[in-house]
Amino acid sequence: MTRQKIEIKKIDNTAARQVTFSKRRRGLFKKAHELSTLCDAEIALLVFSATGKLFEYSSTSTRQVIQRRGLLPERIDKLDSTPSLDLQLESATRNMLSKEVAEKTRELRQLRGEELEGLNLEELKHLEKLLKTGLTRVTETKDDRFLKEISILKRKGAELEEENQKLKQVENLPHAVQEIVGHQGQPSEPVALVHTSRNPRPHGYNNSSDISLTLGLPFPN
Amino acid sequence: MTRQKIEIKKIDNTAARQVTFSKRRRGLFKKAHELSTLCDAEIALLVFSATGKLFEYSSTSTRQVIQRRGLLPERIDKLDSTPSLDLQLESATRNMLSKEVAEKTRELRQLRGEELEGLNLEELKHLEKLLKTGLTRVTETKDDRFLKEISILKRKGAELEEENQKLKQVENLPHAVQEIVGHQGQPSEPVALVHTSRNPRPHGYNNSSDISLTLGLPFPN
DNA sequence: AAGGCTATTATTAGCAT
DNA sequence: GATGCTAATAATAGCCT
Repeated sequence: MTRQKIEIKKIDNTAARQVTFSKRRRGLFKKAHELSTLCDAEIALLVFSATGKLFEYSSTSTRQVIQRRGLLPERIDKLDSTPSLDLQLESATRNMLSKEVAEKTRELRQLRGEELEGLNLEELKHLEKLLKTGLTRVTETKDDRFLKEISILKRKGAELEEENQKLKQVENLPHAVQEIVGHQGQPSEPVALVHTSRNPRPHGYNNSSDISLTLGLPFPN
Repeated sequence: MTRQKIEIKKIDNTAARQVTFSKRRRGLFKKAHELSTLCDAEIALLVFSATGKLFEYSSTSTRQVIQRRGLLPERIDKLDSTPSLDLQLESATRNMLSKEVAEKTRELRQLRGEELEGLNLEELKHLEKLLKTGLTRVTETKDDRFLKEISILKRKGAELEEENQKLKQVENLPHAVQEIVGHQGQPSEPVALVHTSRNPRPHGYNNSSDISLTLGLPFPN
């Protein structure tokens, strides 16, 4: 990466390796932080040095505070029986993830209006605002869906209306109608089946309200 | 880092954010891998996208094998190199926790009115109801706090009023007052400083509105 | 070990595809 | 959504303090 390009393999010189570890670790943490901030991602990053020392970064705001204070969880003590770096790493990872889950669970509960005791007035106001924004968006999305359903139904209604009109025209050719009906319908009162003049309806009548009545729950389940 | 320097804060444009996430994530993983190789460190890196999807890197040999195979939790087959039961357990645990974080992240986003595309109408209605309930509760809690603040201030106001009354009585002992003021205030017009009779206010006047004016933000910061 | 200084290499933002 | 390009910024190897 600079003065000279280096090969990516274990650095032999111990001192140089230590320096590189320190420098690159900082770079890595910085990059992690930038990604987290820029893209709203959550990041947990655990680094064990070759000597077994743990450095960790986590994007979660509350955890960052904890980290800054230097109070990491229960320090994974390497004193006893060094349970293999793999296990330590896993353990630390699990620790972070557990915290993450706990925190998100609390957030979810608070958004549901539970567990509000710990919040101060400012935080309550913020929460309220979040909820209002969310509610507005959800309601809008929901209403959009409804409108979409309605317009689909209206279109279908219009098509049916059109078809109806055509059928009415056929009505003006009694012979043809009789022929068709005679072939498939009940033989008696053949014309009445198609004859709609007993329920006269003005042409161009707005059919939307009739069709909207069928809205209710457009989904099978 | 290029064409133009950018500020490290959440990228507004969704598409641009997605592209940056993809690119920088790769960069971050590469850096993690390099650090791990160069300095013989063990690294676990978990990245949750804003939508809750998990990307992970781990320098650990056993996990790398698992990752490469794409078979994370169950069926870490013991045919080859059995990575110890402990590790298997940890790996499975972590996998569960990751899923949990991902899911909760999605829930949180939906409560904020984002990522609603995948929901059907029923689910949207449910979400809306949840939000309404939560909002009601939060607003009530918040208002309770306000009322509590107000009553505290009213009480304090009443106490002050009472004290004021006592001071007015002292006013009737001009000698005493002159002594006090003469010691610490401006020597001229000594009595006027305490004398409130120019602004006569009926006793028992409801003082709540005056005091409420001081409400605003009851907190120092 | 920790930090500063460059010359150099690596990464990447903004576009285009 | 991913990939390729390129100008421009960021990271850092090697050296010094």
